[in-house]
Amino acid sequence: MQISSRFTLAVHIFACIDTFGSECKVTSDFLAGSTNVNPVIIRKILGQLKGAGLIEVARGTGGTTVTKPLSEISFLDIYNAVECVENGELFHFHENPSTNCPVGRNIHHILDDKLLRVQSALERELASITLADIKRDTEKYLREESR
Amino acid sequence: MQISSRFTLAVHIFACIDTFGSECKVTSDFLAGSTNVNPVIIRKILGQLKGAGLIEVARGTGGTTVTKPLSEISFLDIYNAVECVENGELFHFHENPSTNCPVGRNIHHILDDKLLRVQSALERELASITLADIKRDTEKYLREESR
DNA sequence: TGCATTGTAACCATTATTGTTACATCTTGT
DNA sequence: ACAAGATGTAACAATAATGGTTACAATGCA
Repeated sequence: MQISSRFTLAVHIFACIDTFGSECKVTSDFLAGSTNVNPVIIRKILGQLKGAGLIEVARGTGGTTVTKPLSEISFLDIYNAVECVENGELFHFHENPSTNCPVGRNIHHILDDKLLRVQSALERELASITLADIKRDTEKYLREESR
Repeated sequence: MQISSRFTLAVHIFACIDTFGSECKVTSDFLAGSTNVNPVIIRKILGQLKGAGLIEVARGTGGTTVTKPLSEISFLDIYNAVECVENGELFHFHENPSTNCPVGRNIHHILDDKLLRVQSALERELASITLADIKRDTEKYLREESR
């Protein structure tokens, strides 16, 4: 199954904070307008990003700020913040392979290291992309637009 | 969200066919016993693997056989056969980013190449593992067991 | 013809996602 | 003090995917 749109939403949110944060207050309503997603969904994601220490959200007054240099926030940080994959395991293993069958009682030994290799490849690539890349490309496309 | 257990089930199925196929007929009931999963679920997966040309299933008489050398069936082949990720896209993008917002109307340009990089990393690693690896390790663990 | 098996349809329960309304709580400005 | 604008969160609903189950027609062999 697909990775939740919470991930692309979170990156979109960071792009907005970086692009508009200096001009205006980036509230959940503002972000709901840009993403076309319900403000409560946005606030839940903001809560998860805040929980991971990536942003700060101003109660009462409103508005969102990033807590670290953009080059220090990777896609993996965001993925981990919003994804909630159970136990951090990408693959869902069938629960109770038979212990009476030689294959059934060894299938975890056989498979686990290979599943981990795949998951690590995914995470390694996620870790190699940062919000600095997003900032650079966002500015590039906005410049192209205004020509 | 996690990748469906159809994937680990499919690998388990191949391990059974390879291990027991020469001794006995590998039916959906047999596989249901080894995996501890309902035979109808097994038959659905067998249907997907058959549709991908990876196995043949004997109607009426029963039993399953692999159609290619194990080294020519990769995890990616199996993943593609059973996964049914919509449009083959790993990431679910939020559907209607606002075209009124500069970020909203460019977010796809900004993100799509990076999401593709991540998806490709996953698929590359899946492609690097084949059923020959599974056969080798299955035999290894069964040998260790019988000592 | 009888039997074991596959292929499939038709349900159901459970879970995750996304959307929505509602409201308590917080902060600042007046 | 209080009104206004935000956030945080609970509660509920709609939709979709997963995995399970029963049932049964169709198949191929003994």
